[in-house]
Parts: sequence; C-alpha cells; structure tokens
Amino acid sequence: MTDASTDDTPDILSPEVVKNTLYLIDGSGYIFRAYHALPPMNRGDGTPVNAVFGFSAMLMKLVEEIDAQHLAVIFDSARETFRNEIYPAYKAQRPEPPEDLRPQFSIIRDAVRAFNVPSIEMPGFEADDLIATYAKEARAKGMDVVIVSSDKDLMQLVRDGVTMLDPIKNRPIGPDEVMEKFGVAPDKVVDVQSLAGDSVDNVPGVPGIGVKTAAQLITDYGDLETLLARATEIKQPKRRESLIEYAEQARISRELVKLRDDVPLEVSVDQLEVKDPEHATLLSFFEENNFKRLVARLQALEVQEGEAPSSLGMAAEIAPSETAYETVVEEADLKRWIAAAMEAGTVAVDTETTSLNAMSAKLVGISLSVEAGKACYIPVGHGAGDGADQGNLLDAPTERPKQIDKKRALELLKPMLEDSSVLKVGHNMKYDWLIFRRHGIEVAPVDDSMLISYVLEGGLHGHGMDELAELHLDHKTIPFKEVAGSGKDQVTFDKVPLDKATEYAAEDADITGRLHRLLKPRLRESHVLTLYETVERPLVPIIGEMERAGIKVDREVLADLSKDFARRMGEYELDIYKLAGREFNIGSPKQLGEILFDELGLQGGKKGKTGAYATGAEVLEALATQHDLPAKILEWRQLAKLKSTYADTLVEQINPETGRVHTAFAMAATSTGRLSSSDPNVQNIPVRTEEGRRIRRAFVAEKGHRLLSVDYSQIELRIVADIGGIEALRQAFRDGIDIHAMTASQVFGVPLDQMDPMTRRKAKAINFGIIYGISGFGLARQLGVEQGEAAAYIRAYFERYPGIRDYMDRAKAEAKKQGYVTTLFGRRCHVPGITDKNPARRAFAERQAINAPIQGTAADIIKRAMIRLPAALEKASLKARMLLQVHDELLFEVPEAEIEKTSALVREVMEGATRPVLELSVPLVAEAGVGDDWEAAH
DNA sequence: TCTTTCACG
DNA sequence: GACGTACGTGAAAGAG
Repeated sequence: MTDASTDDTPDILSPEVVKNTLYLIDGSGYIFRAYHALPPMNRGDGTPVNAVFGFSAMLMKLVEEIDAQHLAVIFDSARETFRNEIYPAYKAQRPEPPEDLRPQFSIIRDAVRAFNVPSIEMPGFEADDLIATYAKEARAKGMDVVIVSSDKDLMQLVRDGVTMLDPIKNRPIGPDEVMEKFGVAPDKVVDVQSLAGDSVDNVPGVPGIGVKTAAQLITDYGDLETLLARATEIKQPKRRESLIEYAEQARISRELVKLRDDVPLEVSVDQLEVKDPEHATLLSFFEENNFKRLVARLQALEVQEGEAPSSLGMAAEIAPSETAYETVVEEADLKRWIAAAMEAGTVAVDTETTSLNAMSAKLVGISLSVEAGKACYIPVGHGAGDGADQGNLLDAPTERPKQIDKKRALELLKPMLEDSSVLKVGHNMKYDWLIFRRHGIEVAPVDDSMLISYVLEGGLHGHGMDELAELHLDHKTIPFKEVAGSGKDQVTFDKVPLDKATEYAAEDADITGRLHRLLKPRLRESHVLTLYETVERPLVPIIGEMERAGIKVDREVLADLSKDFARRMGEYELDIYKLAGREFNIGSPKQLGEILFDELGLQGGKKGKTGAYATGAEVLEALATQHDLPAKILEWRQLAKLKSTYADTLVEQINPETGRVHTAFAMAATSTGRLSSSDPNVQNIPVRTEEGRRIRRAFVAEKGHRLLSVDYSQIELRIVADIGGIEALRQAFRDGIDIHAMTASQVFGVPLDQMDPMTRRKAKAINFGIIYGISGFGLARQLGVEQGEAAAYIRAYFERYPGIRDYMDRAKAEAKKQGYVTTLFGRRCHVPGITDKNPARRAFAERQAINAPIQGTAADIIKRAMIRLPAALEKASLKARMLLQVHDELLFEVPEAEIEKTSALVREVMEGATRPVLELSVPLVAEAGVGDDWEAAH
C-alpha cells in the first residue's frame, strides 16, 4: 500500500524518513524525441506508433524500476502562451509536427490513462512552466523532484533536491551535466540563455553571443543585470556595442526563457500520488498497439509482484459507508460521467433492457459507476419506447419521462466504451456487450466480475451478482421483483419509474465495480490470472458474435414434424388406453406407475423417496417382457419429447428480426469449465435416434452456404491417455488405431484381428467409465452384467494400465487437500463434497474429482480454439461464421466456394489448440463434415 | 417450486 | 460396513 496517510504511527522501523519523490515527465518533449529516435513502427491498422511505443516503454520502465510515490505527465496545451504576448515571434516559426507523428498525440494520452497516471496540461502555459511550478510546490513540501526530460530549457530548475533524468539515454542530469552544457551552474542558466538566445524557439538573445561567450560573461560579471549595467567595461568593441544596443532584447529573452513557477495549479501535488495501473487495461492497450515486448514485460511484472499481501478488513473502495445514485437526464451530466470514466480508466457498466434475451431485448437504460458507492443511471428507453408501442390515441398516453435521446446518449458513450485505455467492467459482460454491439458499439477492453468469480471459485457456488454481493459484500441487492413486480403484474423495465429504476440499475453498476475491485486482485494470488486473461475474457466477444450470428432454422420442416408427431402420438394413445384398460395422463409418471404396477399388476415396481413408482426408460424396457404397454409408452414418450421440447419450441424461438435462432451460451454455469446453452439449448439437439435426427435437419445453412461441423475425435480419452501416462493408449492414438478394440485386446487378451463386437463394447464402456470415475455398480448397470463381473473387468483394466489408478488416486488426494482439482491449463474445479461425512456423497465428490480435470481440459482446449478461429478465418480472408459449440464440436456456416479451405483451416486450428502452452503426448484429431443441414454435416 | 424424465457431450 | 451410485448439462411436464 502506498497510502500511509491513514497510518498515524511514526515509522520506527526505518531509520531515515522515507524519501518521497515526485516524478514529472515532460510529455511533449518526450514525444518529439521518441519520434525522432525510434525507427518507424506501425500497428495492425497502419497507424504509426513509434512515439507511442517509446513513450509507453519509458513509462513502463518507470513503473518497473522506480519507487515513485508521486508521478505526473505534463503536456503542452495550445500553442499560444503568455510568451507570445511578450514576444509574438516566440516559437512562431516552428514547423507543424510531421504527418506520421500527429495521430500519435492522442494515443499517447490514451497511454497515460492506461498507466493510470495523471496527465496535466493548462492552456496559456507551456509544460515547462507547469513542471517548474510543481517542482517548487513539491520542494516546499519536502519532496524530492525528478524531471524526466533532457530539454535544456528545464535545466534552470536543477538544484538541491531537483534533478533531471534523460529518458532516452537513461542518464541523470545534475549540476555537473548542466555545467557541461551551459558552462555555468544551474541558477545562472537563465542568464546564459538570455544572452545566447535560441534559434529554434526564436529567442533573440544578443547577436554575436553564443553559449560559450555568454557563460564566460556571466561567470565574469555574476548575472545578467550586472553585466548589462557594466557593459561599457567590456574590452571587445563588437561585443560591447552589441550588449549595449541589445540590452532590452536580452531582458525580453530573459522573460521568455525564465520559467514561471507560479502557475495556478488545478491539481495539487498530493493528488499526483501513484496509483497502481490496472493490468488488464494496460495489457489491452499494449495488445491493441501491437507492443509485444511490453506485453511480455507486463506479464513478467505480474509474476514478480506475485503474492501481494491483501489488506485486512474491507477498504472503503469496496465497502463505502453510504451510496449516492444519480439519474442522468441532461447531456452535460452524461458528459461529466463519461469524463470521470475516462479519467479513472476503469468504469463499471450495466445495461437495463426489456428482456433477459440479449438478441431480442430493447435497451432501456445504462448505468455507470466509477467509484464505490457512486453510480448513475442513464434512462434512454423509458415510457413508450421506439414507437413500437402503437397504442391508440384514446388510450391514456404512456408516461414518457424526460431523458436523453437514445441515439444521442449512445453517440456520446461510444468513444469511451470503445476507448482502449478505459476498462469496462461488467457482470456477465457478454450480455451488455451484445446489447451495445446491436447498437453499433464494440465495447473493449472488458473485464467481467462474473467470469473472475467463475475462475476463482467455479464449483463452489453460483456467480450471479445477487449471490456474490451477499457472499462477498454482505449486501442484499434490491430484488428485481421489487421494482418490476412479479407474476401477472410484472412489467418490463421500461415501465419502471425513473427513481425506482435508478436505485436498482445504479446499484448493479456499483456492485459490479465493487466486486471487481475485490476479486480482481485475487486472480493473481490464486494463479488463475492467465486462464482468465487468455481464455475466459477473450471469449466474451467471441461467444457474443456466435450468439449474434444465430443459426437458421427451417420452420416448415419443424411444423411438418410436429404434425407428424402429433398424429402418431394420437395413434399410440388409442393403443395405450386400450392396453391400460382406461384413459389416463400418459405424461404423468405417477399415474403411469399406478396403472402398470397396481392395476395391471406388473412385477418389479420400485418406489422412490417421494413414494412414486419409477417409470424411467430403463424400468419400462425391463417390463417389456411382461406386457405390451411399456414399449408403447416408450414410443409415445419419445414423440412427446421431440414434439414439445424441440419441434414446437424451436419454432417459437426464431427471432422475428433475424429469422434465426440465437441461443445463449452460459459462460459461468458448469463446474468443469464447459459452456452450457439455453433458450434454446442447442447442445442437446437429438442425434442418437433416426426419429430425433429429423429435428437436426431443420438446422440449415443460409442460401449459398453450407454447414461445416468439425469435432474432436475422442478428446477426453486422449486426455486420459496423456495425464494418466498410459503409454499403450498413447501409442494407439499416435498409430490411429481403434481405441476401444485396442483396449479390449489388452484387457481381455483377444487378438485385434479376432475382435468380437461384444468384447469391444465392454472395453468401450470401461473407457467411458474411466472418464466418469468408474465404479463396479455403474459399469455393471451400463453393461447389464453382475456387479461382480464388472468389478473383475475394472481390476483387469487397472492391472493392464496402472497409470489410470495412479491418476485417480492423485485426483482424489488433490481434491481432499486443496478442495479443488485442476485442468492442464490451470482451471480450478472445486469439489466441495470431498470432505462430506456421508460416504455416498463423498464417493460422488471423488468421481467428480476424477472427471473434472478430463472434462475441464477438453473444455479449455476447445475454448482456446474458439478464440483463435475468427481471427484465423479473417486472416485467410474466409467469410465463414462460427455458430455453435457442442462441447467437442464447432459448427460453422460457410460460403459454398470456401468449404475446402475453411475446413482445412478449422481442423488445423483445433488440432493445434493446446500450443504453444502445452504439447500433449497424443495427437489431437479433428474431423470435419459438410452438409446443407446439421444432420448431413455430421 | 420441486421432481421426473430425457435430450446431448 | 455404512451409503446409493457412473461425469457434465437444460427443458418440459406433472405434482403439489
């Protein structure tokens, strides 16, 4: 902690008072020097950035090496200053900055912001005057001053406690160096300059007198006034005449050269206290400008800083004592909030809309928070929004409160939301990202407090804002119901009055910011910062784009299917009632159980804990030998499921604006790192039965396009072979042989060329069982054999592959010791039940501990591929869009002419997705399929 | 709101 | 020897 102001006990541990130093960086001077010193550099979009790079590298060095307590970058403001009033020609002939330097000025100001360093400028004064004033103020407070510049005009400021530092040669400039340059001590520099003048700045001086002569004269006479007064004594006639004739010009020059140290400061020295930069902002800034070396240095710094001690108790920046929420309805107020966000470099953002579905939601308002306890709400769509509400004129007019026009508000917010030096923090940022994206704004860079929580504590609890606020901040958020009502009285957010809306919405931004401040530092402490920065966070816009793309669903196909299913269900119903002896609700497991076991008297009925008979598919299949009814029920159920869950609901989910279906991928829902999908769930579209695959045919490609499906072959078993260290399995994967047959041959001793399907099936079941944390009971059930027999298989398997057993023991021990297991990419999967007293629950947790690293590593790998794919496609000028992810499969919509190239590229990226972080001991294989619909692409 | 069932990897 | 079981999800429907 740099802030010692709250600590009133004297520092008795340190023998000397801690040196407090103010670093003043001459920003304007540095820009020109860096520009000329560095070879031309361009970033991705062609913008020249050599001066930006030099500037950033210099700041980085200061951050890395220097223990400054106070720091500021000082810039020249407009070209006109008070000096022009004294002498209009001053700096008048300066050329315009070069073409390829001009665009760099504003980027350098972004850089300063990204470093979280104050930047100071003031109209009417040069940077040098501000530096002089700050130096004086700082000295008055007993601070040392380092001026980061090599500008000779600043050398007059060097004195006890004030030194300069040449940022390019990286050498200090003290009295000796000044003496070398001007031939006099720093306090006489002004006098020398007044005489010698400066052709670059148009300081006239005295003709015929240069620095050398001036220094000698000043040394001889003491100072300028004395010299001018005694000019007649000078022996050299020319020099004497000049000094007499141009005495006044020398005095004017003095005015020009002498720096003002009485500039009225708007920002005090105390306010220049160093704040740690937000690494994510910096990283994003470096990446945007293609500063690879700085990215590496920043990451090295992160490692170095390592386990920073966390503060005891909760600081006011996380738990303020009171809150102030503001409704913003005036442009001036909005501009003030935007300026505050730019100034701070980090802002929490939240959007309020009419729906949880980001692709159909209408934007109603935006909230911002820059510091804890303070937030604003900017309504933009309250009351009758968008003219969509076409209520007739006789109805009571919908109240439309005063608010900033939506377009105007977004226009004002856009530069800040897209500014690479301002970090936008959201909770479930993908949602807000999508809302803004639909309004033509690409929010970047972003942080997501939900994802931060997810990588820190995935598996321990949910990551919704309300839950986290309660857990971490001991704060109960306003329930949505309280502002929008519930049940039939519930209204959309645009109908909520502004005062209530502000309390709710501003709180969300406030809490988001506070969670971010609390949780972000823990990423590094918990060693999941890299996972967050390289996997989860970059995925936000990637998945956002996938959701925005959606997939075309053919409503005709589904409508026909629905009719067909309905007709056949009707036929089954007649049969079923006849066989049952009466009509009943076939969809009711309770009624069905009573029919089967009580009325028809079938054997083997088992009641669950709720007292109802179990009637699941397994039970009904077993009953099929006793009666014709169970088989009919199973048929009916399949149709009912397909009709209600898929055929009918998918049609309802087609977005009327896009004509496509836009799923929502949940990024923080699973305990293993997988995504989940909802509204609709596209990850459980039927594929295993012929009847079910008919649903898949409704997922089609746009005209002129085809669907490309690429999936990892056996990715989880490959991971098992790798982390279990099973050499035989690894070799089998390298050789590309049938892995289940190979297992069967090794475990059951059947030669490969004599493999029978039954033996292979057993081996396949064992292989899957391994992934799930095998148990004799589970395997027996899967294979339909006695538990003893299954246990024998497992024993044989472990004997053949002892590495598996070792892995399982390791996983269990790791979970027990730490409460979590980790994937190959460092994701933590928490297994809270591992210490449960209840042996069943503990065994369950142990199986989770075994499965999670396998499933989770596979999830990491496909996520890494997803992050790279859009960029790889773009680079290859391919227009394919990534639409869906189904755990080990990615689905693309590809222009017909680009199928081959796209397919090859996607496979290449997917197969190389572990690199360069990791090289598995087995190859990853991705297989591609193409078709006009999703079934055909499989 | 909880439970059961079943669709997927 | 307990305990109740393969791992991870989401949606629809019935039950209450």
